[in-house]
Amino acid sequence: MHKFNGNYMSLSEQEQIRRESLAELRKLGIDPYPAAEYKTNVFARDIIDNFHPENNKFNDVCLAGRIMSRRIMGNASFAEIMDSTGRIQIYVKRDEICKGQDKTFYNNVFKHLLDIGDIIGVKGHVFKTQTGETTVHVNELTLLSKSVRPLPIVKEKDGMLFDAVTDPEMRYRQRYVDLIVNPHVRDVFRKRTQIIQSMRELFNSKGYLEVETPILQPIPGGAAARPFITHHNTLDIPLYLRIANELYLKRLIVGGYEGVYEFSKDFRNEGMDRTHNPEFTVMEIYVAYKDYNWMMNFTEEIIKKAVIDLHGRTDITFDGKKIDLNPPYKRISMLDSIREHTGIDISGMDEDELRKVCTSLGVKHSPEMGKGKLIDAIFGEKCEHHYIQPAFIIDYPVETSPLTKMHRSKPGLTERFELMINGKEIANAYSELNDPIDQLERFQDQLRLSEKGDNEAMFIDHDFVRALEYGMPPTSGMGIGIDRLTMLLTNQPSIQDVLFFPQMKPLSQNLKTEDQNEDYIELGIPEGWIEPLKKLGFTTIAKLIEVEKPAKLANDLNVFNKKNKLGLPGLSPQIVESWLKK
RNA sequence: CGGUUCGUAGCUCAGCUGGUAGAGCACGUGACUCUUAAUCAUGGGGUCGAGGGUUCGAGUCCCUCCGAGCCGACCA
Repeated sequence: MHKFNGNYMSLSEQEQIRRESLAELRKLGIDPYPAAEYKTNVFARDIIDNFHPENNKFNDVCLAGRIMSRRIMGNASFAEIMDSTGRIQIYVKRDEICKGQDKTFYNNVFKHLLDIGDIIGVKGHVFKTQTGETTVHVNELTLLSKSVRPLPIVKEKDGMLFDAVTDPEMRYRQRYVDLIVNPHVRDVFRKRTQIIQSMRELFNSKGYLEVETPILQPIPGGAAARPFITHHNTLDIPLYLRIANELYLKRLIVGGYEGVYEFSKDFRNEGMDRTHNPEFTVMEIYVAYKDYNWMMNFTEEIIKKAVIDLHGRTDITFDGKKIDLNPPYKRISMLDSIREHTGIDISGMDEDELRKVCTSLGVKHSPEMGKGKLIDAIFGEKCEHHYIQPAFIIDYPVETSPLTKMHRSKPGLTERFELMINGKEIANAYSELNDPIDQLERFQDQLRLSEKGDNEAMFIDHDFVRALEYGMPPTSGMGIGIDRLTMLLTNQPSIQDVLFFPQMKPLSQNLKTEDQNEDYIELGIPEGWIEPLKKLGFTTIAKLIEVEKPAKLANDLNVFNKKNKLGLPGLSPQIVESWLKK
């Protein structure tokens, strides 16, 4: 009955059994992968939430989902199926799904040929069991998709998980498995989408326009970062994957829109850790006739709406820390912040003086760092991590803010803020620089930084300057890191937990040294014996020809043949010896 | 890129100072008509991440490589 062929050899026992079940089902005239639509009329969640035995509204339900557990007891069984909304128990009784004399469908199909992981549809009525569990009493069961690979088994009792899949390798590389067996993971991603929807709703209610701008850019602008580079064949030019969409969105403000926004994937060619992925999502929004003070209020509104839409409240817990996102948020200038946390007033200092401050504070610095980067380093090292509760850090040095309008009253500073929550930057915004002459000079300053060795300095975008020359209204723009906001609002410590498919190093294929089947055939070895040989450890010809006792090998192979019911003709020691001699 | 811990059955994990690999769940077979981490009986399943070295003998010790986590460096 057990049939094995070459392809089966590399499969585990359980996979082989499932493939046999698949064939058996077909033999019984059951299509394991039917094409027809399966019309359901309810979800598991609806039933669980709304079933009351006294007024049963669920006398004729039809739902579909994946079998997650089974408890078979003779002629009746319980199982759990899981649909997109959750799990529900089903009760399958032999004489209920096999109305006539033929009990094959229960005794063979349900009990033996179906497995955990299979996707089925059931029809029936809902009742409560003696132990009080809401259950679907099944009178018709349809196989919708056969699973031939065993799922990790996660059991649960009183909210405690047993054998939960926590291995990051499995969870991130095979996210589909993670989503099946870890329902809270599915929930995190649902929340991620809710956050985006919440923001989109707010922007649309204000009449702002959702737009799309190029991902492939000839000049990667709008941020200080190292880009990915690619090549366009027909144009024969390099193109960069965008590091930001800022300059394109501002062109659209020049073009006359009142407000534009985009949820955009950006790409930065940098390292990866628990808060960085090479591709990530940023929401950027630009609104005409506003300044950064207005944008601070608007940012508070965005965050507040998002957290209330998600949790119904503004206080959250992240990594064990209580954070309250109810506005207004603290506002403090960068220089005041540095004074507060270091006791040093750096206002008006030149590059040399700043360098000395860095040294005295133990903040690392290097010669190519300009004034702005030095101040940034002090803030990053000494201040940033203190802002657990939301706080706007405002008025950044001009050197690190080449796209930002000069401060209306504070010389050397710009009208820029970053929103810090849990010691991390969540949002970044400016009163946008709209003076084309100033903008060109700032770009040229960046070029000088670049020549000094700063490989993150911005490129000059002459077309963007030209756009500003036509005139851009006073505008405020803001960007929010969607991944980090999602981490914060869903209490996930790693960016990998809020990205469906975080970047992972590819696994190198075929690290195992294994010779080709043709090499074995050349030695006169029949094809059927190749897999058995490899299974026994002779994965290369070199290993094979070292064998000193051909008789023992012949015996081992014959035992393997019998054990696995391969049905190959027996081998004599002489035949095996003849392979080794070639 | 540096430090550190880890990689054993489909899954979760044991495996002490080197001596032919174990458990639970899952899987196979049998029993059982309201179970729920179902239960009872019984059986199968592993080139111990890959390659090399030391040894009579390596899952275990040493080296190299491949992946992953954490901590640092760089960055949003």
